Amino acid sequence: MPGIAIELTAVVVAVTAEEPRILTLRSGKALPSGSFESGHRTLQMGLRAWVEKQTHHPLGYVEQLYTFADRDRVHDGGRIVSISYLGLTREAEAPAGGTAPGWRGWYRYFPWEDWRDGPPKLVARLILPGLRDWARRAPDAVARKARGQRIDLTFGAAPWNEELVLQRYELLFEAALVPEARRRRSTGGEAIPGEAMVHDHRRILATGIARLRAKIKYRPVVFELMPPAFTLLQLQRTVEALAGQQLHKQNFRRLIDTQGLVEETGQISTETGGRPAKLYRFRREVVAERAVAGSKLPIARPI
Amino acid sequence: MPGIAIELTAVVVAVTAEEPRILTLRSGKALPSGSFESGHRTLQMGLRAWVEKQTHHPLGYVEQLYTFADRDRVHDGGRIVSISYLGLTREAEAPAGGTAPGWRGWYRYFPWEDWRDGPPKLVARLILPGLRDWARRAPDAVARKARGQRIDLTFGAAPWNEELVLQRYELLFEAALVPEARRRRSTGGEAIPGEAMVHDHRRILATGIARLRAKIKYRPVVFELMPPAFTLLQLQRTVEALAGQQLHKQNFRRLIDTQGLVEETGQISTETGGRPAKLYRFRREVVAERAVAGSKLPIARPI
DNA sequence: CTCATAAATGCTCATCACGAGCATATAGGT
DNA sequence: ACCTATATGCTCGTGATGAGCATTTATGAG
Repeated sequence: MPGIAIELTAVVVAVTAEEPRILTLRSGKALPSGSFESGHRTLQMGLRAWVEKQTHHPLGYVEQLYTFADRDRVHDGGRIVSISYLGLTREAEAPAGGTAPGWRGWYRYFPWEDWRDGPPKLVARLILPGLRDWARRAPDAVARKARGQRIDLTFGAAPWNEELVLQRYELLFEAALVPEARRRRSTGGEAIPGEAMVHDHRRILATGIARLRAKIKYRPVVFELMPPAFTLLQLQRTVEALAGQQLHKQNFRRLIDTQGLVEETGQISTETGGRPAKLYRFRREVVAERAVAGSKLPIARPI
Repeated sequence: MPGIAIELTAVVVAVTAEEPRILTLRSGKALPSGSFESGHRTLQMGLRAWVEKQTHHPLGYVEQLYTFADRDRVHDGGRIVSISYLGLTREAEAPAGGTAPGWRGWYRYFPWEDWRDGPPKLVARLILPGLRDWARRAPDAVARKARGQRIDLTFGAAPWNEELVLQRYELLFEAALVPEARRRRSTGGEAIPGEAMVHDHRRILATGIARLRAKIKYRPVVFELMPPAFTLLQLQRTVEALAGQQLHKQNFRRLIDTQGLVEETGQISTETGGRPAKLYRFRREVVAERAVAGSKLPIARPI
């Protein structure tokens, strides 16, 4: 019988110069990956081994993303099951005697996801026309309406929701507006900007971005991407880079403050341009101290 | 080379008579599961096939939970990778000519998770003493403090957080207070009440409960467990059964109302005992209409 | 030295969601 | 008629959040 191969794939993120970047191989066309082998004690350790071997880059925080069996990929007649992970680190200097890891800005693959300078022109100029055209080509009225609703929710009428990265990519895929999808169907208009990747790696990347954008809201994971000491503006710029949106400065500081996530180092940074900023460090203790966010159910008082 | 086997495991939930129940096999000792085979188009379809074959019960809503490689289970010298899913349905009548599916209340496996009638005595009487004893046996002061902190967070000082199902189970496992853990380590006091399962199935169940408890707060998934028409109290009792907590009635109604999740059917139910209650139905449209919850980041106004 | 500019920081205000609890309405049963 | 059990309506206080004004303190140009 043909066996099944397990492939481990990593989305490794760092934020440098206010740009979120991911670790890639093959000139940015692939994510680091490798197969799960008997020598690996756990899935996560297998992943760490592969990433460190391929990129010579240590991996910090890691969490599992999703598992799926890619219908189109086979391996000696068997199936490939893909287990994907999200990793957070900081960019290291190029290591001696190794292939320099290929860090690429993630908006290179998803240019429509960066709304820091307002709505990308790409959306109104190419994406929405392409999608509306696709909706018009629906087989019947019901499907037409459903397509229109999905477009409104992800790209159109509704206020921009930065978490819907995967839904947007899947929509563009279905509408055959990305090159990966055009291999099978010859329908659709011309492909829109945004670099493709091998296999389903761009889809995995979309999953990772979506997860990270959701997670920074309820768990203090941003700090995995920060240096030991930082100013509040640096922290804000990092979150903005990830979320792809501008944040309200004063409210951002208030939020950080009331959460008690950071403490002053006592030092200041004069390199900020204007008035010098206080430097802060992350209070690692809070991770252990606190659980998850509060409940959104109307819980009755314990009698 | 020894191959790798993929096992698909399902936590299938229904709520009957104000009790959350799960579909089990082998007298409640195992969750439905089977291996992923080449005949299965996707992982999810493989899972559906197995569950329906083993339990003669159709599966509705399904979502992936987690994937892991159980260190201790081998298969012809190879590894087993386990992919787990959460499924939601309603209990059907026993199908003709099949083995009756074994529905079991989930609090049978996690008696300490049901706080609907206040704190279970089990917690104060057995669990906390057992855990504190385990904390006392820590090798050094640092570990002792860490253990104490975990106990406080999950079972002790902090207000009860119903989402920490997995963390609590893992703590009890580490402290060898559950029978599954006692096979390896002979340390620990006596096991606490709560039925065990084969392999790591109780752990998978804990993951499923935790996921469902978290999800009902931000996605309208409860309705997958409801009949077509229901009263608001029935809905509340179902959520309470899942969350393991009592809810404030008036506020619960307000929440449901402001969310616009349901609409009146125009009929009333006089079977409630007191004043007859209006019957409602779920507005399926909202699933398509709305995306996820609002952001918790201080987003600046789009200029 | 003075002033424009760029940040950093401090505060205020309106709105809204949520926890709590009082009050009223309407069935069936005694 | 009265009691009990629900259903349903409404109010109040508090805290989180969105928005924006005002002040403080550096640097660099003139």
